[in-house]
Parts: sequence; C-alpha cells; structure tokens
Amino acid sequence: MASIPDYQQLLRGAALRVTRPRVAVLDAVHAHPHADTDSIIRAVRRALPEVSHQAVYDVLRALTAAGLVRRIEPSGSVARYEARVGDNHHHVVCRSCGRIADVDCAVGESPCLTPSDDSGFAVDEAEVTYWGLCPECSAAGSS
Amino acid sequence: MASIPDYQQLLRGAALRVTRPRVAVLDAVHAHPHADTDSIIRAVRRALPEVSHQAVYDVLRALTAAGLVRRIEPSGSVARYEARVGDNHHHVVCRSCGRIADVDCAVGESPCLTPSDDSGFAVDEAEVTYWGLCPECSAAGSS
DNA sequence: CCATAATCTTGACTCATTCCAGAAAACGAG
DNA sequence: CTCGTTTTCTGGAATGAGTCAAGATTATGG
Repeated sequence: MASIPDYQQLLRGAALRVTRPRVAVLDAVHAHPHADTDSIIRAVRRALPEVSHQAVYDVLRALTAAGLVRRIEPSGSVARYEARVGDNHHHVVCRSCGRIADVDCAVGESPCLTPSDDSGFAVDEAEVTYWGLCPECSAAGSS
Repeated sequence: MASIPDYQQLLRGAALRVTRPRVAVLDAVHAHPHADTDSIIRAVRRALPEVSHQAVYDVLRALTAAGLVRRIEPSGSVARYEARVGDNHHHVVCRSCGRIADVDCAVGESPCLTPSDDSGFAVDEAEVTYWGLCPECSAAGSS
C-alpha cells in the first residue's frame, strides 16, 4: 500500500494540484480495486467526512484523464475504478454477482489484438471483457 | 431486409407472442443496427405512433432474453441493440463521435479467447471492444 | 367465441451522473 | 511569508436512462 507522500508524488508528477480529497480518493482506489463511485465516496469519507460527492466525481475524472486511475464500465454495472494502470490488462465479470477479477493481457502490449477488418478505424486499444461465473456462484448454481 | 411474416416466424420460433409492438421493434432493430433505445422508440412510432416507451423497453428485454437481438453497451454510451446475433462478433467504437462498426471474431467460435488466468471463473464469453477513431474523425483530427 | 395469461399504457419514481454558482484552498510571484 | 490568480470544492438543483406498479388490452389455446 502506498503512503500519503507517494500519492503526492503521483499527483505532482501528473501536474495535478495536491489536495486532501485527491489524496483520499487515490488512497481509496488503491485500497479497493474495482470499487464503484459510491463505495469510493464512503471510503473517502472515513478519512475526510466532509467531502462532497461532486468532489469525488471531479477527482475521479481528473485522475482518469491524467492516467492515474482507470475507469471500467461492464455492461449492467455502474462505473468502477482501479489503480492498476498502464498495462492494458482485462477483466472477468461474474454474470451472477458482478464480481470482477483482473486478467493479464493474453497477447502482449496494447493493443493486444488487431481486428480482422477495422472498417477504416484507427484502432489504439482492444478492451476484452470475459463473462462467466465466479467460483462461489459457480458452486452455488451447480448444487 | 426481412418482411413482417419473417418477423412473425422469428417470434413464434422463440415462443414469443406476436404483437404489433414486437414486430415493429424487430423491424426497427434490423433497419438501424447499433441504435440506442430512444432511436428505436422513434423508429417504432413511425409505424405505430401510440407505443409507449415502456413497451419498447419490455420488448427489447424479451427479444434480448430470447436471443433475437443483442444488447451492447460501450462505456460512456447508453444501451444499443443489433439484430446480428449468434456469431459473437465484436465492435470498434469511435472515441470521438461514438460510431460503432462490426468486427468479425478474430479467432473463431465463441468464446474466441481464453484468459491466461481465469481466477477460477467459468468463462463462457469473451467480449472485445476496439477503441479508436473512425475514418471521418481521423481525417478531421489530423488536419 | 371464451377464458386466461401475457403484454401494453400511463404515469410516477429511482438513482448515477452532471450542471451551476459561490466559497475555499493551492501554489507561483513578489 | 503574504497576496492574487486560478483551480478545486461545497451544496443543492437538475437531467435522463431505465424501472416499478396497477389496471386496461390483446394474443392464443381450446
């Protein structure tokens, strides 16, 4: 787990002002991978009870734009955030409980896949979402 | 383009009652691939001015459950529907204008990819979304 | 043609996210 | 260290896709 000074470094390195809400959000995202915005708001308020939800939304947008966090949005779910960035890894999502786990990129660096026919698009990223059942739901369902 | 009787066949084949809203929605989805719900509602009302939005939502859910249409939800977009089903093809999405194009499955049959480490999940589908710029936005941006 | 169960209409409601205006805080210059 | 500028945060209202619920309609088997 990174320390406060580390988060300050991260923020400065991205040319972002260092504020308490930003440090707290960074910390929350690092501590709770794949958490949705509401969970992050609650986690942040444990350290900073007065933050507004708007501040958290703003901070998450700024951090995402700066590449310090990554936003993921599996179908049927609200936006979620994770601190693992820069490696273009993918996700497995449980159809039953919504749980998400990381999956390393199957091939290599981003984009790790090239479309067979790109219709003229200039593709720069391939995002893969695997769907299935997590171990728990799998066990519960087959019983 | 399929005809009305064809849609009735499709519906009956899926054990769904044949109703005017259902036929109209099927027709709209076939005519406008990747359309969002609102566009579909407007298209349906050209044929059936009185349909409620709720009916369209219900029908889309029923058709999706029956496998007659496929629902896609690229991040940052509302739900969209397409009539091309059963071949697990993928999509390229334009980062700038949101346009979507189909991409044939790169490898073979579904699931066309196997995660390197599935964390114990029973994976049954791999959904790939390519991100980039469509020809138009690409040209506009580089000028 | 009837009965029954599925489907549709209407209209209220939820909830994630965004918009807005003013207050507060960060940070570079002096 | 202090000030001024600019960004960020607070508080609260608003937006909009999608859902819920109750009663009216309609498709379909007999």
